[in-house]
Amino acid sequence: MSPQGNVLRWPTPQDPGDGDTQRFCSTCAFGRICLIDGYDKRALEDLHCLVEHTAPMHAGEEAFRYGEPFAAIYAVRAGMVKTRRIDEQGREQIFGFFLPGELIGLNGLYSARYPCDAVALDTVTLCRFAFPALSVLATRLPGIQETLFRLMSKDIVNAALLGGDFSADERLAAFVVNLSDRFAERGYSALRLHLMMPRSDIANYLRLAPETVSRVLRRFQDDGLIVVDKREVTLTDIDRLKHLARCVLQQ
Amino acid sequence: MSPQGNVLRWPTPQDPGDGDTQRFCSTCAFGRICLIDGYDKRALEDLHCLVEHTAPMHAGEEAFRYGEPFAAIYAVRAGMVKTRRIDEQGREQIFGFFLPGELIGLNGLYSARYPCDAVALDTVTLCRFAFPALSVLATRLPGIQETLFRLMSKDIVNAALLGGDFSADERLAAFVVNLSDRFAERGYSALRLHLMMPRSDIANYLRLAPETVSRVLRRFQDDGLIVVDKREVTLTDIDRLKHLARCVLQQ
DNA sequence: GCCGTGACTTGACCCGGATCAAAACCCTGC
DNA sequence: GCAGGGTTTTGATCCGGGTCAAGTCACGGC
Repeated sequence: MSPQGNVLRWPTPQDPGDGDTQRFCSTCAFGRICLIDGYDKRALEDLHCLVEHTAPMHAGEEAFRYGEPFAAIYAVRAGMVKTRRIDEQGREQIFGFFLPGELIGLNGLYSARYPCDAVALDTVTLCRFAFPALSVLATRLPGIQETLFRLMSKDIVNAALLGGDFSADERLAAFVVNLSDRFAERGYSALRLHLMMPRSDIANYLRLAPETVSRVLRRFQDDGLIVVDKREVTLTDIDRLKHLARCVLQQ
Repeated sequence: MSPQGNVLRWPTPQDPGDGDTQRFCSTCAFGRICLIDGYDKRALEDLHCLVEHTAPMHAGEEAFRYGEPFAAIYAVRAGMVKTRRIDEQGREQIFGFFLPGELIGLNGLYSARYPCDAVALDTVTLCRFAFPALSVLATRLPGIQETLFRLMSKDIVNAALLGGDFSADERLAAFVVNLSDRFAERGYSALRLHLMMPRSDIANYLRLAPETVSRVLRRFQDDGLIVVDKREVTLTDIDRLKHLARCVLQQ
């Protein structure tokens, strides 16, 4: 929503301020919660006790797997994560890519099992929130409950968006614009994106063939919308891109 | 999940029992909540005060509209409701169809505005749960909180399903099987479905052309999977249908 | 340097489902 | 009954994007 990041330069460690935690948490989906003050001190302590920083995971490692009992939700702390499901025929279906500060695992609540794998795309660290405990806490801190409600609601809306029948151009434009917005919110450049994932993952996520992604990116470049260099994408005409994406992002 | 309805014959008013409300609520997504006993009496009363039965709506009328401030969620009490969004180019996009006992409006939480219209497909009555009040109550009754969490989580998973790239056959089989299951859970026949909505709505929901829906239904009939009579569909080979739908429903 | 491997691109061709057009059907009102 | 509107079906044609196959490129190992 807010295009230009208000908290710049994270995660580059400069601007010492209140220390790393403080700076990270202010860009996290849960930030409002973890940093909140003016609340019941006791409950707040409980929340900070409840958060567990996981050891770094390497590319390809999984935070949780399809079918595992749902026990916690995670906030990405560093790196990028994809969620996916591999059906019994071995076909992969990618549900989403997650940047630092975004939450994964909420969809496991329903069936009490994770309905997807969460796979690190590079070196990733996570914050783990054990769930029964978090939900108990949510009854004491209405702010947590509301945050959880809002985040889940957001996921419903987002999931519905990719379901629409859009052209390859619209999908790819929306993908790029959406990533740009999310990078910007986190203080990265809104115009130079580094795509951590292979083309095949982008294609799978957008329900296209990898060849189509390749071709559309090339055409976008020929039309002056972007410049592609390997996995580095520079947006050179973000207005036209947004116009292309408007149906998908419907905002 | 439970295929054969345990609470049969509703909404046909027979089997007097504890009265209409009791019988309806036992099939509602919120039923566990509204009927729960052994809980804090005071809070339970609050919930029942909070529920408001709306006047019947006729086909085409809207419970809420895109962009309206989010104020309540609704459980369908009778009839069928569709949710949809009409984009600025006037194209309709249908998000879902909702049977008695199912909840609509949860996706409005995120942006504090409804992101879709909720339209009655026939004569519809609803239970209205004012939201700020419900959320306050959820902090007092953990069961309500959990129910809300689970329902939202379910919506996330469901929304993701239709996003996959499936063939027209898979989509339609999944649509029919899913409807059959949901009808059965509510005590209707699992094998004779009445489709309340026009073909064009089914097509739109499944991201197909109406002509394709028509053709696939006809082919299903020729193959002995179903018998179609106007909007009445009889499933004659539910096993084969479920096999066709297995990728989409992934269960 | 050279090879091997995997990611990406490019071209040729094909197919599922969209689109267009027309007919059949089915209500509802008169 | 008939006329007129909407819904559904059916057929003919078209096209976006998938599939197949062959390159090209980048990078790591030796």
